[in-house]
Formats: sequence, C-alpha cells, structure tokens
Amino acid sequence: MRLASNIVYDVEHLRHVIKEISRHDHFSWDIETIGPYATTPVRNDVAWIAFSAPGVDAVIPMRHPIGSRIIGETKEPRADKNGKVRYFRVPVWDEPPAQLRPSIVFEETFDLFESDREKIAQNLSFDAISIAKHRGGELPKPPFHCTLVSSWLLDENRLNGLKPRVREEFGSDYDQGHTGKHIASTAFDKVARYNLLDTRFTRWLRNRNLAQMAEQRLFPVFHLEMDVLEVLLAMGQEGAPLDVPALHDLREHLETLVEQQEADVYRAAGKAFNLNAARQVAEVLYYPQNRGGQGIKPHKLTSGGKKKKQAGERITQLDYTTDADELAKHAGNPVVDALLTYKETNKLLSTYVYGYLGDPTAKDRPCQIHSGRIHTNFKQYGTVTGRFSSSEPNLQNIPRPNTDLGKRIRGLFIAPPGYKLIIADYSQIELRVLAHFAGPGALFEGFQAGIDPHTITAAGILKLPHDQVTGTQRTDYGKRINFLIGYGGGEHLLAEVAKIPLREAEGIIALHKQGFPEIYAYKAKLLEVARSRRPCHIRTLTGRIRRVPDLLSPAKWIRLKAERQIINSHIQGSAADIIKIAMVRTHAELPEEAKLILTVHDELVTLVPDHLVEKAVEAIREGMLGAGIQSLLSVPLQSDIKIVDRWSEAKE
DNA sequence: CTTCACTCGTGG
DNA sequence: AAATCCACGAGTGAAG
Repeated sequence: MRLASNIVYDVEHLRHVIKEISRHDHFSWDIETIGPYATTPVRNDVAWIAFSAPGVDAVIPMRHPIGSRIIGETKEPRADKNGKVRYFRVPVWDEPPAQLRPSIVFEETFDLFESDREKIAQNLSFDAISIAKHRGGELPKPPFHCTLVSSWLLDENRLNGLKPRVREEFGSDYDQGHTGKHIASTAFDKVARYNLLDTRFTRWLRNRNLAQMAEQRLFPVFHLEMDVLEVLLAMGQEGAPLDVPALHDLREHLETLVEQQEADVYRAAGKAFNLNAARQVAEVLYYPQNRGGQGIKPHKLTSGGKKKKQAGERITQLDYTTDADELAKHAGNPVVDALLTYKETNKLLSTYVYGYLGDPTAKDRPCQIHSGRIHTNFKQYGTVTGRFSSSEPNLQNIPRPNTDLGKRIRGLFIAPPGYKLIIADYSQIELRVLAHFAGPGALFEGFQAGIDPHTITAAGILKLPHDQVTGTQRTDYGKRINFLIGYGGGEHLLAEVAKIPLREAEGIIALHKQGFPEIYAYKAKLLEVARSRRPCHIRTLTGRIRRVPDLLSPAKWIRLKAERQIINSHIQGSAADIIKIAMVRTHAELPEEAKLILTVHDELVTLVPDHLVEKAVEAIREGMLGAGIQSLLSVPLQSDIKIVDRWSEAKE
C-alpha cells in the first residue's frame, strides 16, 4: 500500500474518492477524535475520517495538530498531585500539512451517508453520533453493519475489540500500541496509516462475519440488532434531561451529611480509620476489645476468605465480610449503626452525585452532563445474554425510590417544562417467558387466567385455591421461590434468604417440583439439547446463541454453574429479545417529537411533549404488546404504563 | 505511574 | 464443597 496517495488533501481528490465509493453497494468508515471529550460522541472533535470500499481506500485528515517529524524538545511546567511544579520534556513536532475543513468534508460526503448503501463500522454508534454534529444533527441512514455487534453475536463470551478480531481472522497485528487513545500526540503519518487500516479491516471483518453468521443462521437476530442500533443512535443523541440545580443542592446536602456521619463512626469507635477500607473496618469491628476492636463475632467469610479456607490457610478476623448483610446482624452496636448510615450516604454521593458532576481534580472523572442532559453509553453487545449494558454513567442502576435519598437521586431524572416522562414496565417478563417455554401447567394457565404469578406459585406449593393465598404466603412461598428458580438457586440459598432451616427449604422445593413438574421437565430437556451441541449452547426466542462449554466440565461445581447459566440465559436472553423488539416497534410508532431515552431491562422511558402524551402511550402500548410481538409468546404480555414529571414518581 | 484483584453496593 | 443469573463502578492496596 502506498499510503501517501490515499491521503486526501483537496476537494477534487475527495470528490473522486466519493465517486469511486459510490460504485459499490457498501462501504466502511472510521473516525479519529481528539479534544478533552474525545470519547464522548456528542462533544468530541472529529479530526480524521477514512473510507473503504472494494478497491478504494481513502483517509481524510481535517484537524490533526502535528506533523510527522520531531524537530526539537521543550520543557513544560506541570503541577504534580502534591501541587509541586515539575518540568516534563515535551517533543516539538513539525507543522502538519494543510488539511480540508470538517465543514467541507461533511458537506461533500453528506449524500453518501444518506444513500441506501450499507454503512459499515466497528462500534458504529460512536462514529455515527460523533459525525452527526457536523451534519446538522442528521444521523447516517441505514442499512448498517456494526462489526462489533456481528462479532459479539458470533462469540458473546469474548471481548470483541477490532484488534483481537483482526489478529484472529487475518493474523495481522497492525497496531501494537494504543494509537487510538492518543491521536493528537501521534505523528500525522502514523495516524493516517492507523485510521486507514482500521477502516479496511472493518470492511474485511464484515465479509468474514457475514459468512459465519450465515452458517450459524444468525441473520434474523443480526437484523434485529441493526434495527435496535438505529433506535440507540437516536437515544444516544437525545440524552436524558437532568434537574441540574437539584443535583447541586443534593451535593451540598450529602457532603455535610457524610462529614457528620463519618465523625459519628469515629466517635463511636473511639478512633479514626478508613471507612472505605474493608480490612480496616473488619479490624475495628471484629478485633477483641483489648486490641481496640468491638469484639463482634462475624459469621460470613469474604469470597477471598473462603478460598483461603479451602486452600487450608489460616483464617483471621480480617477474612470475614463487612457487607451490609453481615452488619445488619449486629445492629444495635453503635459503631455498626453509624457505619451503616455512613455507607448509604457515601455510596450515593460518590457513585451518583460525583459520578454525574465529575471531579475537576481527577482527569479520569469528567462531568457527564452536557447541556443539562446525560448521554449514557448503551451497549447492545454489553452482556453475554443479549441484554444491554449502560456505562459512563451507568443509568441502569439508579437507586429505587424506596428511601428518601434514593428517591432524591432517581428524582433527578425529569421531564423539562411542557414535557412528561412515560415509564413503561413489562410486568413479570421473565416468568412469562419461563411459562411460555415450560408450556401447559399451573404457571402457564395462571397467566392465561390473569392471576398474579407469585400467587400461582404459592397456591401450587401449599395446594390451595389461588384466592385463599394470604399476603405473607404469597411473599414466602411465591415471590421468594419464583425469584430463586430463574437463577437456579437451591435449598441452601432459600434457607439463607428466608432464614429457615435447611430441612424446611428442601421441603418447599420438593413441593414446588410436585406442583410445577413442567418447569423441571423444561429445564432437563433444555440442558439435554445444550449438551448435545458443540460447543454446548442454547438459542433464545430470536435465535440468539449463548455458548457455555463448561457444561461438559468434569468438575461438578463448574458443571452445575454452567447449567444455571444455560437456563438463566435462555430466559433472560429471550426476555432481552422481547424488549429489543419492543424498542424497535415503539420507536417506529412514536410521534416524531416523542423520544425514547432509557431502557432498563424490562422498562422503557420516553420523553414526550404534553400534547402528544396520549398518542405516545398508545404507540408504546402497541410497541410492547401489539399482535406482532405478542405472537412470540403463548402467554399474555403485560405492561404497566405511568405518566410522570420525575422518574422517582413511577414506583409501583 | 499504571494495572489488577478484591470487596462492596447499586440495578434488573 | 466453593452451591444465585446478568451488569457497572467506587475505592483500597499490592504488584508490575
């Protein structure tokens, strides 16, 4: 490859490249970004863009700050973290060549991204949202192929970065360093080569992945994922509105609270120590009084402690857990009580408040709020089961509005004046999926009859008519067991969470087997099918694959874990299929001005102007429950829909 | 200085 | 006998 001839410096060359690409029905593209928000698509600066199609490779620099040669060195003063000024040697680079302006490049390439050609990228949502800023907010139009998604469908268990995949498929190791993370300080010609190779390998990888997906009959789920990707692009661009003034108030409030609560712990303990260090907490709580401790007798080891015990090593007080579950057993001790209070407050302050506002002193903790909104990173390829993950920040683990502080955090997510939030939750989706797979039986028929599933389970175990089940029985024999069976929990776990003797737990599970034999038959059959395949795997409702090779492990505890994973993935993965389908359908039905903004496993959050609320509710209902999606399950789907001003108002 | 394992705590 | 599935992230402390 003669790199120089592939670098585009003028409009004539650019137009020629676009013409060449236009001969094909697909092309790949890739960008390089710089600036303080290089990894934030709604904020970053796009410095490079490259295109690749059969016989065409082009890389277009737009604002690379340096040239290709080091011509000297200077010293720059920088304060270290103790505030001391130190001098660092900094290379001086030659000037970069004259480059095309982004406005020109994105104007010339505008139609390419509007066309019906297949647009290919590795992690397409990053590149698409980043370039939309330069396209008057217009996202590229489908059809899409994101190679990160296709690679993940082909192997959900490995990390599907481009470089490892390229090494695997083509045996090429074209970038040993981390060029993509330091674009602005990397030589011009090196970035050009890197950007171009990324783009070309992405296109090649698309071809490999298409062939492998065809072999594995993964096209139906791949097309679903590409439809989901379109929805995700719109969500990523939109963001979730936040009550920023309330967030600042909450910071003030929590900071004073934490300070007081920290002092309360020290006072009770008679000394200061690091409250966030589990070992120091164990020392204070579990050491005897003559060694400055509280002399509490702990029950449960940490996971590391269990390993030590297994290995025959000596266990000390420091190997016992100090988690909230253990501490609750020692409530009444003044240190424990103060510590529990502190932990709750500190968790909310550091994870949620500082997590959103950022820490100006820490480079790796940026403010996550842009124009009053949070743009989380939803990854459709973020889990092994098919669910989404959410990061930077994670908006799928916002505290529930059960406590005052939890409510204040969740309440930060608001509808601006003139808008409403519509919160739509699938009710008991995993149990419905289980009933569908298990087929006719008490659970299946209960759902058909519209009876609450926890009541069904309790009635089945206690051999009572469902209208005679009391509230306590529903919780103890219904909810708790239903929770357990989805994850494959056993007698030991039931005994522990229900605080009952092991014998009693065994009895309850035996009764459940009697009342719901079809559930156990389904599990046995599923495992048999999974074991017969190589590698061992199951498929969800949409044909998504979860591979669990450990199913044939000679070690019994590894094999049992694999069995739980197989069963849980079949159910959790199929539920994920349903919510993904619902998102696509809802997005298509919603009026233009109504926007899906969040998805939390079984919940969709939509932001809607007041005058469109009724229409939007109808669209969401149709998207989540309409005939086209209901036909996937043999038991009825159900969704609870609430219209609110703050997310915290939607508690059940 | 960076990276990693570990513990803990949120959510579904 | 280590016996509950799937995530993200703050923070500690030791090792590279």
